[in-house]
Amino acid sequence: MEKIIAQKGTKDILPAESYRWQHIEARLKETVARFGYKEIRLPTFEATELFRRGVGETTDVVGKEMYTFDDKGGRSITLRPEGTAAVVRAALEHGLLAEALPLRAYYLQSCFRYEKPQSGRLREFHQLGIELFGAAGPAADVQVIATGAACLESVGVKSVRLELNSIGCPNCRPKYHDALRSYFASHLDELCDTCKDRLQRNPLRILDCKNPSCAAVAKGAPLMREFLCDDCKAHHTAVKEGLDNIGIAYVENPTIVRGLDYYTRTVFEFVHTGAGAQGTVCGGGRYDGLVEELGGKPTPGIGFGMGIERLLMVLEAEGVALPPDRVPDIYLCSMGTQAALLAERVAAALRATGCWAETDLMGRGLKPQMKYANKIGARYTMVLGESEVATGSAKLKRMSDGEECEILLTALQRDGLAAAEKQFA
RNA sequence: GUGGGUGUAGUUCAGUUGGUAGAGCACCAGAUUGUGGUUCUGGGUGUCGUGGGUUCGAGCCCCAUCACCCACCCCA
Repeated sequence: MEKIIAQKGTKDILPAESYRWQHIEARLKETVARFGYKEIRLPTFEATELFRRGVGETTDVVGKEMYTFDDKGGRSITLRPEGTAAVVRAALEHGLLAEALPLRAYYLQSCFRYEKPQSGRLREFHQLGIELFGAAGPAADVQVIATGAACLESVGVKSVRLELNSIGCPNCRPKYHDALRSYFASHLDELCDTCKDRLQRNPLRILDCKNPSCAAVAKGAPLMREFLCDDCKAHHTAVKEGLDNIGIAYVENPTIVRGLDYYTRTVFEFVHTGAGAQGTVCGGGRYDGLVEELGGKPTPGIGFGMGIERLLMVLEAEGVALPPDRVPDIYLCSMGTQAALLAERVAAALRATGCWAETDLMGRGLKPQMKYANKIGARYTMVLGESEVATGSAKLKRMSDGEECEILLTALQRDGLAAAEKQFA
């Protein structure tokens, strides 16, 4: 029979490595909780229309990267390519924006994009996202960015740089885009082919093209900050002052462009400064027009998405030590049928006290059982045979140093390992 | 969608000018049948990605195809 393998761009998280995920997920959850975020759990698929309207028809994500299909009822369904649009949908559907604001919600979920996989880019990837609704002022931007920084710090990430930009609002951005287009149009023959395409679709992207010729042209290009309206300018300044106020370092990067249409004003990325081409571990920004676009009353919003796979890559690259995986508390070796039954009774009692207790299920001899116990890292072992069945007492062995002590099985079953551990002190 | 790279054991890899395949690690069994780590002995667990072609003979040469990796685009 031919083997079936995992689908392109998907990844198995195996038993030996899942604790790494559990660890960083736990840290991220407790961090966002300190900022007031509660978890929101939403469906994996939504009406395609939600993303067309929310994310934007012209974006790459909607244009060519969505997992879209018709279900048996003829509905157009899409696996979520990002988290924000669905949070807005749910908030409107359940009237959450009519409650006391701000509303804060976080999610930890997989998203799906039909892309060609490479390092740090999968078709199914996992992200932590937070969304804050109702606060229009710069303090909200600062706090959301601070939440991202705290998340990264909580898992031990060091070498990331916060990059900040303002892409303006519907009042001032079009003027800038026009200025940019006309500038680059006047240098058309100096641009690479990719940038000639970008000129219409996304002229901002030309600003950080790696092609030397494009880069030279880009140096003389107008910058967004010269075109920001007074309100956007004041907002941007206040965000920077707010970051200074709480000691969060940033660099301004006028080339940051978020690929989703809903962003306004503040956009930011936490970029890893080490290996790997996909350096953005966290990206987000303000989206003041999104709620209205999805049928709600005008409500400001801001949030970010943090890629868990990329976070793990960064931790790997930095050599951050994660706490070790759990090991069994005790392995009960047994010899013979009666002893095996006794081992199961003892193990059951120990588990009831909270221990991780293991017994032999492979029918191994004593020595292989000991080897196995050692291999899985059991802290204690105990050998049960005919004499232990007869006496009701056995030797408990501490694997780290081989020390042994005699213990009554009834006491062990009643008090668990805690009682036995005292005898080693 | 564009470009580059790689496919041999569970895994990391070696394999000469073409002669039906090897090592380390891992795994299993054992070293006088009641005690792990170290050591020793034994065990290959394989459709050489797949399908064709050339050849007396292909892991190796040719063609096709698939998969994976990496980069661009874009994004988390």
